[in-house]
Amino acid sequence: MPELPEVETVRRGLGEFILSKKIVRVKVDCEKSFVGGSEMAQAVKGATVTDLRRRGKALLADLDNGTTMMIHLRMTGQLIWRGEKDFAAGHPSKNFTDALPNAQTRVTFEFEEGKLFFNDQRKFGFVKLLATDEVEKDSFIASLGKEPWEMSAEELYEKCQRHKNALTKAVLLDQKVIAGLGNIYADESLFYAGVHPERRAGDLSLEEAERILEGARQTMQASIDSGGSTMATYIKPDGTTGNYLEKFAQVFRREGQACPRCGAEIIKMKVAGRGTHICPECQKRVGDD
DNA sequence: CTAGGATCCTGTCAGC
DNA sequence: TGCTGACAGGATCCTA
Repeated sequence: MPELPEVETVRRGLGEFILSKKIVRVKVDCEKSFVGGSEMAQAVKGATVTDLRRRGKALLADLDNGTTMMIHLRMTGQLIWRGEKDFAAGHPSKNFTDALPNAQTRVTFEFEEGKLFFNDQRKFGFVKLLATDEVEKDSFIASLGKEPWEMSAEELYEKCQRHKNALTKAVLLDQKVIAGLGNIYADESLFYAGVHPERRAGDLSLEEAERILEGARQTMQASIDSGGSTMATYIKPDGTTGNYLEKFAQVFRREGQACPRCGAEIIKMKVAGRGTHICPECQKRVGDD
């Protein structure tokens, strides 16, 4: 679920609540959700959060004891703050407004000012404690490609050439190629660029790679920019949660609706094992058509 | 090395 | 209503 913009929104939103704040207690309800289990988790007790960083879809919480918690939300992870003010971000679900902890709470970080709940329906997400000076050596972090804003079109083009027989969508989802894209932004980037997800990556032109990269930057930046206010209004008095996909998604989960560019009907298909949304008119398999 | 499929886990929804 | 299979905003592991 949470892709780069959502994790960035978590990073920005959580700061005001936990930066410079001390973790007074940790409770692990699901052993596999904290690498090393409950025993390992006790190492963060008494530590203060000094910084919140992000690499790709990984959130990094630096502590003043020389360690860093890497938090990966994977498909269904959420970080929910409950204190004087509330904050929730990650996979949208009713957990945002439920009483916590609940059956999907995997780890609870207790601060004097409130509680931070790591909820995760499918248990794919995790918290991993690393030495701060060895974060870059972590296998996941070390293998990550560049952030979209730091990558050049030439670099993306070269990576596509290296994976010349792979489907373009699969290449965009590969975190080693480019960091942060997931199923939503891969679809949105391809729509922006007018590229069919099943094109072989090696067949893309440099200009197409450039448009895809531009699409990734544009759609993600728009999401980050709207994320703050969206998140703040997520928990409404009436208990409803806003669907922030509606705000900016052009094709994702819009099958059956009209393409905002040409009016053709958006369709859903399966590519690289993932649900994929395209405009069949704007995104042709063959370059010229 | 690459490419593609299975797999981890829980919950929801469409279709009998 | 109850069952069944498909599927889900991710990444890794296994196989060819």
